This record gives sequence, structure tokens and C-alpha cells, in this order.
Amino acid sequence: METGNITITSLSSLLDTGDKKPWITGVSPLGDICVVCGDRASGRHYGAISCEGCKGFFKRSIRKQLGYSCRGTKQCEVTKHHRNRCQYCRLQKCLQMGMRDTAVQHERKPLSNSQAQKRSESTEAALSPSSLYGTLLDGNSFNRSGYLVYDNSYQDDEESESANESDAERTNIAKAIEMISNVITENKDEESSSSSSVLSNIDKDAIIPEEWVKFEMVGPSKLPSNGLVTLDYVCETSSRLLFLSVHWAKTLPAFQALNLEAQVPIMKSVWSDLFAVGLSQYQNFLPLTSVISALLLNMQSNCTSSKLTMIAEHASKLKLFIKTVENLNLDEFEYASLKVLAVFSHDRYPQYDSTSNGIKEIQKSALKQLQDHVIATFENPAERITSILLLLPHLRGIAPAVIEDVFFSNVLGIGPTPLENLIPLMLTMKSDLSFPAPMNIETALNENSTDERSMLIND
Amino acid sequence: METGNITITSLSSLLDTGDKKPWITGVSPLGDICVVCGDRASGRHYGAISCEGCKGFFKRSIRKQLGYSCRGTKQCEVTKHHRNRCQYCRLQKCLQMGMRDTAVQHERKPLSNSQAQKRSESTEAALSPSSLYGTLLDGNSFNRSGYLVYDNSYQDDEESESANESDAERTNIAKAIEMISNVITENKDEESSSSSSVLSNIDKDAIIPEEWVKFEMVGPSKLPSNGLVTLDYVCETSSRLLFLSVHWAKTLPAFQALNLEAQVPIMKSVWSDLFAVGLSQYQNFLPLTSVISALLLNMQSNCTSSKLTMIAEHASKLKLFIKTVENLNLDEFEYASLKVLAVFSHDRYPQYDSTSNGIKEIQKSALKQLQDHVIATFENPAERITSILLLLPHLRGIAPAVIEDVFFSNVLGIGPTPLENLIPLMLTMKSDLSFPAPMNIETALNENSTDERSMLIND
DNA sequence: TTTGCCGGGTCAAAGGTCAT
DNA sequence: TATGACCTTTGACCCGGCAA
Repeated sequence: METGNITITSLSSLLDTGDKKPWITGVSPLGDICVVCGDRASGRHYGAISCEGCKGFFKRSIRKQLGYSCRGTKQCEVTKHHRNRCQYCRLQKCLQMGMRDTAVQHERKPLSNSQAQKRSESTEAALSPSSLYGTLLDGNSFNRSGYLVYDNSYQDDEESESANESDAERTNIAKAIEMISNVITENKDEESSSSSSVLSNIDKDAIIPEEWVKFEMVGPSKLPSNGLVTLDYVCETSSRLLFLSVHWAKTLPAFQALNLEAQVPIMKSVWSDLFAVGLSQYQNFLPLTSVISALLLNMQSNCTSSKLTMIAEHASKLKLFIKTVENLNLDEFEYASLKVLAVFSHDRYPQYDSTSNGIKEIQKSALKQLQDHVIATFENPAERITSILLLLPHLRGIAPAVIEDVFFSNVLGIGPTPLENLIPLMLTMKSDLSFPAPMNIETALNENSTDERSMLIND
Repeated sequence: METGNITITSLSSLLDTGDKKPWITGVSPLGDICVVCGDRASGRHYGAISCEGCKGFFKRSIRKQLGYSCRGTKQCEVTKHHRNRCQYCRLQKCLQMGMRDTAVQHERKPLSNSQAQKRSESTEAALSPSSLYGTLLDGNSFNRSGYLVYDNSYQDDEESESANESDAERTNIAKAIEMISNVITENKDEESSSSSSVLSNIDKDAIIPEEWVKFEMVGPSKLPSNGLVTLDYVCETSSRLLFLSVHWAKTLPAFQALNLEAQVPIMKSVWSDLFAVGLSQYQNFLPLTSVISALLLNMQSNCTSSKLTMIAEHASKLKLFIKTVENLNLDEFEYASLKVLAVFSHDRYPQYDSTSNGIKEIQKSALKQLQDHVIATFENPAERITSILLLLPHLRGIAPAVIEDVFFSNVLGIGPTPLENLIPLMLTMKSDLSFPAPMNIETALNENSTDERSMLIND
């Protein structure tokens, strides 16, 4: 919120449960966690949130300059139960997690000694918080961890708690059963007609028009040279990137050719893909390392381990994806093609059987365009094409919910109001707004007509 | 460090004062005499005021779970002079006087630096019988296989199950945080070495060997002509298909080249992909329509709508996938290639960074093989390659949990014990068992040996 | 002035070693 | 081999300066 204008990031503050006063909570329920071994932490020691054990261990280790040695492969696990097994790896972990040997003072044996040399040492104690990990669990201890279901099992239905939920349940069951039985019913073989209808309006040879190749984003502000950004910066930039990406995709002629009924679920499915591709395209605006740093700095202490694990996995996946894309060094046309291929993935929308074939055709045409481009541009076109196509599975492994958490500060635990519900809004929004446009969600919602808003409810 | 458990302390002090009449000695009332043997005590150890001898004896006894036995009537006197006569009675007395086995910690130095003690490590103490399911369902409290030898001497983490699960939670959180922070840490750039090591053992030009192109399954029985099958038939055939698929993949030379630590998570990730491909390959044995029909006929009435919706969506996805594959009319080599491409998807295992590059290389080689094959065989090779590659995203949209529900409905369905947990078993299983092997899961689990059990713990 | 963070220190009770 | 006298390390708890 550096600049006064209200942006989409204020959405989170709107939906937020309220202001948090972390200092009020006398004792955090789960307690802080030692970043070295996972035991209960007693505060920050030598620069890292740590337990009494690791604190003492680090002090002793630094004091007596003895060198430890590891009998294994220097990869011993340092957990509460095993931390005493390998001193070498424990000390290593201490240092890795941000403990500074300079923070350990000299032994002060004589308690009554009049020598007050502490002045000099206290100056170095007031170092700037350069250590990321050190200030890890600092700051706000948030209250509610919205129970987001990262489970790959079934998403729990968070129905609107109406009186007759069993009624809706029955209806849903009936729908599902009908849908299942449709699978064993013969096709109506309306493929030809529908596909032609979808494709008739667009130029099959220009799925990716010239004007759409360019994809330029303007960052909200200069990225600090040290790479340290605030969560606000992350949210702000992510929001711009998301809106730009969705807007880019929705104005594609091929996408416009679809009716709104198909557009909404498609965009709901692929916004995170578009975002991920855009993210790798604009790493200079929003480096993943900066995002993760900001995340770690603002991590709440009562995060669930499963949630954290999901975030960790996705951080790795995103890193890998970005690295892979960087190594390919895609040009703008290839970026655009990748996005189009992602959007028109017919395998994602099997229920829209009528348009499914049209979507497949569009993807095929886009692929052909990409092929032509690559053949004309690169040495080894076949390998390049396959490399690009192999990026698509990457994207499938990235869960939108985690993207929300990491990039849109859903760490605050907004709960079951996913970004997905904003998709219909984005699709129906007037497209004449300029990027980077300050957007007030509330205003936009009110401007929205009722029948369009009903789209928000649908899944 | 269990501090000040008042009850035990007061109890032992009561006993102590009663027996020893400490006020006569004039020294500290309860600080001097070992409550086990009456020797001079050196403090409180494991919960009881005791001497150095009893302290060490108790520690050793608990560490190596050796069973003592008494030659007499289990009433041997335990005094300073007789304490070494009967280990059984001494240990009993220790426990009786309040020593707690839980106070004995893990061994700290796994390997002594002196080489003279090789004898001791060769001892293979039998594991105490404990719940197999407990360890199976247990998370990843510890795993590095290098320590397994030493864990034999002491049953590890017995308290982690029951005592405090928040402990495991903390450990998991610490692990996740470390994993996240690793993302913003620079790579150690060990890629080149590891990737070469993985690839050195295999023939890069024959990722898909001749013998693996064939993939033949024997159905359990004739498929009824009307297409109506029972759930049992579905489960039976699915099991055969799954085992065949996993076995096929695990015996690939390229897969064998990976160490078991990488094999397990990989197979846990891709078994459903292999299954789906196999399913489309063997539609004659197990037509999707028959499966769905059986499902509908045996639908449980207590199914939730969300679950049904998931099933419905997946039925559509599977149908679409199968249809797409059928339209392509893949030959056997292409089927094999598709499976290999799925197995060696490096984007799925970002955390295994060391082997990730090797996996990528394998996938690349397989792709090249496929390309050569397609070029030599088909009219329009480029289009065919891309079509095959576009099958991979299909697979990502199919959730293993739903596959389990639909195809393995109730055979294994013990709630939170997913099929995934059987993967380590399948990988370590002797491969000489014949397909189609009737499987009794429980029997298989019990037959499993202890060292294989350790794999089950890993995630 | 009070409070809480983070340096310091202590010592009971874990650990380990190695003649016997 | 197992024992136990003797030594080291660990970590829960406490103290004190200081900055808010």
C-alpha cells in the first residue's frame, strides 16, 4: 500500500477477518519453531528463531573453536530427536539457517569485573536484518489459518449453509450420476457441426495474431536492488500480471469465439497456468526468490505443516519450471503459443463435449503456427517443439490454490473465497481499462450487472 | 528433558528415607545412596537416585533390547556386591525403583572413530515386534538409511506416535521451511556429476529396449459379451493391469539405474498414469463403459455428492483420454514410449534435484527414440509426435485417488491407506511371482521382511 | 517505569570412554 | 563381553542490560 490508490490487493484486506494484534497473544498456541531442529523455540538467538538447545550448542561451538566432523555425507538430518547425532551437521544447519558467529560474545567469567567493554560489542549486535531466515517467523502471528484443502483427494464442499443442504446434496448427486451415465451413452456425434461453428468465426491460420505476440507489463515500482520486496509488492505485481494475462487471453479472437458459458470454466482452469507462464516471462519484475523471501519473512507461526509442505513443493516446482523456461530462452511468439496451448487444452473440459472438439482444433492450429515459427527460426525445430510441449505437464502440477497463497497473500487465510471466483468478473469487465489500472474490486462488483454476477456463484 | 515430575520424585524419596535412614549419615538426606543396589549414588539417573554402575547398566540394557533371564526365582538380591549376579533382577529392580526407559536417549555417536569396534556394529539385534501398520502409517520422522544399523539397538521414536504428535508436526514444519528456503539458496551445481552417474549405467540409445515393447496382459476370464461385468471383475483385472504396469516400468533398465530412494516416490507419482495408459491399451479387457456400468450398478448409497462429482469428471476425462488414444491408434512402441515419458517426467520431482537432471536426460533420450521410430513409420511424424506429447497433460488431470475409487473400489479401500503405500512393496517384491498373481494384501505385507519395511516409512 | 527480547551463565542429567 | 569410574555435552531455567 505504498501508493495510495486502491488496488486489487486491497481485496484481501476487505475480506480479512480483522486487524491482528500479535502482541496480545501471550503465548502462541503452537509455539514458535526452531528453524534448526524443529523443537519449540524460545526466541531468536544469534539471528535465528531457535530452541534453547540449539542456542546453547551454537554458543559452545563458537566459543571453543573446535572443528567438528561428519561421519556421513554431511547430510544428516537435524531434527529434535536426531540433533545430537552429528555435531557437524547441526552446526552447519545453524549457520545455514542464519545464526551468526559474530553474535556470540566472549566469555564473561568475572561477573564483578569492572571492565565494561560491552560498549564495543553492542554496536555490532545492532546489525541490520540482513539475514532472511533469521527474521523468519518474526512479526505478525496470524490468527486464522484458513483451512485450504490441498489434498489431492476430494475437495470438501463448502456449500452455502442453507437449511436444506441435504436437498442440494441430492440434486448434486443426481447431476453427478447423470454425468457419469453420460459416459457410457453413445455420443451424439455432433462434433462436426459444433466444431465448424466454433471455428467458422476465426482465422484458423492466425490463432495467435500479430498484435497478441507482444505482452508487456509495467511493474508497480522499481524492484529493490537487494531483491527484498514486501508482500504488498508481491501482491500488487502478481495482481497486475494476473489481470494482464487474463485480459490477454480473453481478447484472443479464438477465445472470443467461444460463448461465455465455455469461457468461464476455461479461464477458471487456466488462469494459474497463464500466471505461471507470465511469471517466468517477467522474472525481472517478480523474481521467484524475492517472492519466497517475502513469504518467509511474513510467515505466520501457526501454519499447518501440510500447508507449508505444499508451499515448499510448489516453490520447488515453480523454480524448476522457471529454470526450464529460462534455459529454453523462449521468444515472445513462443510465450504466446505456450499460453494458447494451455488455454485450449481440450482434455481439461471433457464435459463440454460440444465445444471440446472446437477447442482441440484451435490447439492444433496454434501448434501448427508454433511449428511454422520454430522451423523458420531455430536450428533444431523438432527438439524445440517437444521441449515447449513438455512444459505443459509442468503447469498441471501447479495448484492454483497454492499460487493464491503464495502470490496473492492468501497466507492470511481468507478461506474458501478463491481467486477463481473473480474470473467471471474479469471476463465480463470492460476491457478498456488500461494497465496498470488501479482496480477497486468493490466498485467493479457493484458496477457489474446482476446476471453477470450470478456467474460468480456457479462453479 | 522431563523436568521435575513430582510424583516420582516424592515417591522415591519416601522409599529412600524409609529404607536407608539417611538422617543417620549426616550427609544430604536422599542424595547419597543408590536405591537399586545401595552403592554410593552419583545423582538421579533416569528417574532414580542411583550409582554410576546402575546408571550405565540401565542405559545399556535399554539401548540394546536384549532380554535377560533369571536362573532363580526372580528374587535375587540386588546389592552392591551381588548386583552383577543376575541381570534380570537388576533390571527389574531398576524399573521398580522408578527408572524410566523413556529417559534413555538415542545413541549420539553412530560410529566411533576408533576402528577397533567394528565387532559391535556387526551385531544384528532382532527388532522387537511392533505394529507393522503403525510404522507403515507413520510419517517420515526419520529415514536416512545410513542410520538403520544403529536404530536396531534402540526402538526409535516410540513416543512420537502416542506422546505428542505436535512434535512430529513441528518437525514437518521445520522440514518444509528448510525446503522453502532451499529454493532461494543457490544450487550446489552438482548436476553434472549426478546426472552422468545416473546415465552412466544405462544405454542412452535404448531407453526402451526391444523386450519392453511388448506388453501383454492376460485377463482373468472372458469378458461377457454383453459388456456387463461385476465389480470383482473390475478389481481383479485392474489389479493385474496395475501390477503388470508397475512391474514393466520397474524393470526398465533406466528405472533400475535409479536408487530405491528415488524409485519409490517416482512410482508413487506415476502408477496411475501407467494404469491409465494401460487401460487404454487394453480396452478389450476392461472397457471403460463396463467399468462405469459396474460402478453405477453397485453405487453405494452413502456417497457424497462431491465424491460423485469427482468420479463423474474423471469418468469423462478417462473417456476422453481413451478416445484420444484410440483415435491415434498407437502401436506398441508408442505405448511404451508414452509410459516411459510419463515415468521420467522430471518436473514432478523437483525436490530430488540431484537425480532430476538424470531423469530429464532419460526422458529426452526416450523422446529421441520415439521420434526416430515415428519418423521411420508414419507419414506425418511431426504431428504424430506432438499428438503423443499432448497426451501427457491428459494424464496429469487424472487423480490417483479417483482411480482407486473407481477401479480398486473396496478391495483395498481402508480409508487412509491408499494404494500408494503398496508401491514400495511392489518395487521391492521378488519379481519372479507370476502374473496374474492373486494378491492378498495383508499376506503380502506380513511376508515382507524388515529391511523392506524401512522403505515403507520413507515418503 | 515496566516489559520482553536476547545476550549472558549454571548445573542436573543426559551422553561417552576405556581400563578392568 | 559387560562393567563402572570418570569425563564431556546438553539444555531447561535463570539473570541482567537495554530498548521500546
